Amino acid sequence: MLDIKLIRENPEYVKNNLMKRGDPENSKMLDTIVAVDREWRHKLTKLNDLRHERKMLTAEVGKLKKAGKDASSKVEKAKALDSEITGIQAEVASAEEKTGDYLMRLPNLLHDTVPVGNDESGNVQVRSWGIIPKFDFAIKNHIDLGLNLDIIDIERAGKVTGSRFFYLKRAGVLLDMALMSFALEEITKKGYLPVEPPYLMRREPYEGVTALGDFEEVLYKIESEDLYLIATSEHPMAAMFMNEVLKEEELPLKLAGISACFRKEAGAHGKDTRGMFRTHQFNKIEQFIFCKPEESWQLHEELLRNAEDLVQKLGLPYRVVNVCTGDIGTVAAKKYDIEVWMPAQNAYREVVSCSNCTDYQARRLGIRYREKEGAPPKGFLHTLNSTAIATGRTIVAILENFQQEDGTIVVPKVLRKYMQDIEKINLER
RNA sequence: GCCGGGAUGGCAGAGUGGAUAACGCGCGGGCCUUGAGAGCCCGUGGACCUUCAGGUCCGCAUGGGUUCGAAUCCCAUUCCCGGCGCCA
Repeated sequence: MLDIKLIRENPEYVKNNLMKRGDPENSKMLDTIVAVDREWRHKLTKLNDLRHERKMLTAEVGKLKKAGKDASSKVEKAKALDSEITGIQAEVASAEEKTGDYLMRLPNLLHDTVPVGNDESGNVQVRSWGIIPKFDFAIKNHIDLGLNLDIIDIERAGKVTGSRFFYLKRAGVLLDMALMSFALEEITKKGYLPVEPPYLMRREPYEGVTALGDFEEVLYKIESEDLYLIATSEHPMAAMFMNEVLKEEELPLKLAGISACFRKEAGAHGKDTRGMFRTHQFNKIEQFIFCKPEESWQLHEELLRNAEDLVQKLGLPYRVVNVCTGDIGTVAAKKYDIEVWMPAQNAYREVVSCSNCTDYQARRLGIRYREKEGAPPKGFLHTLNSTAIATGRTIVAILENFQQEDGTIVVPKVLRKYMQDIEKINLER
């Protein structure tokens, strides 16, 4: 959510920034907000005047009654004033609701370094790492590899849950858990606090962390309960401190979330329909930071470096892209993606997403900070999040990049200690 | 799930229908001091109008209701504590 005061004082600045996202709706909403806000302030002043009048009247009634005198004419006046107040109060409330509603729909302001572009093709490569593997045999995709090794069962998942789910088996399970353990250990070594959050959230906190469109597009709703399955542990971690004031000395607060993630992916029909690349459920270790505004851009780079470090240790070739204005999410001010080379697709594909959400989530959630105990709140925090490792896509990358001619998979050295020292995944293991 | 008790500012905690939410701690500023502390004084939730001073409203878990007037009375909801029940 943007600061209404900023919009009031500098609407052109806000508008120019929003225009970079390429959606004309934003500009229309902004105009509406400015107009309704002006009306709201006008009516609020009127309302306050009327309330003041009633207050005076009420005080007189009190005095008269105490003195045992007749107050009926004043009481009548107060009653009449009351109905006038009720009327204007409703107008104020509806104006308030309208601005609040539009304010919740406006996306975050973009950082100056975000490249302008319409879609994915406008993303700008920042750097690349590793060597794209050359195979002197006919390579298989992760689905064939996984089926042949009996570590993935997609067909039976289809029977039980429908498309875009999978059963992991045998070494597939070990690999999944090894990735989680590896990422958690590496990230906690860097001072991130492990957190296992609830997998369900109520709507109100959920509205604080995500775009409203996500409720229809990506979130699974529990029937007849005010609960949604989390799409990432970012969400319950961000909402954890809703309506709280953190102390400056505990910042930056760095968390490592561990959870399964659930996504409907409505609107993704036809994209990556087979296999484990785009699924309704996967496991993820997520980095999350609450910090002071002045340190968030530096920490954004730290999150990216942490994520790159993990991918490098796994030995997967990748590139980093600066996601452009047309492709960046609603809540992010700037976002890097790490895209790992997927041999069977002959393309780099996203496995990590690293965002600085500035004060956008914190303002929606009411998360502020104070300099010390007893001091008044200083302002809203900044929040940042980044994948450490999402197992589904990383498993795809490992299977395809480290496949051998005989269909076996060489396990990355750093994972072996977490999976019974298996060096190679074959039909025996 | 049932019965009972509770929710007030950063914290502790009064107020049980009639203007300003008491006192304290903490925090900020000032006086004093070589400096710090102590002591003393002022301030310390949010919004709006005006901006020089200032003015007004809202705020006692959340949402309704009763009343000329609600932190205070009534109803619903949420969460916390205790007891009972159920249970991986």
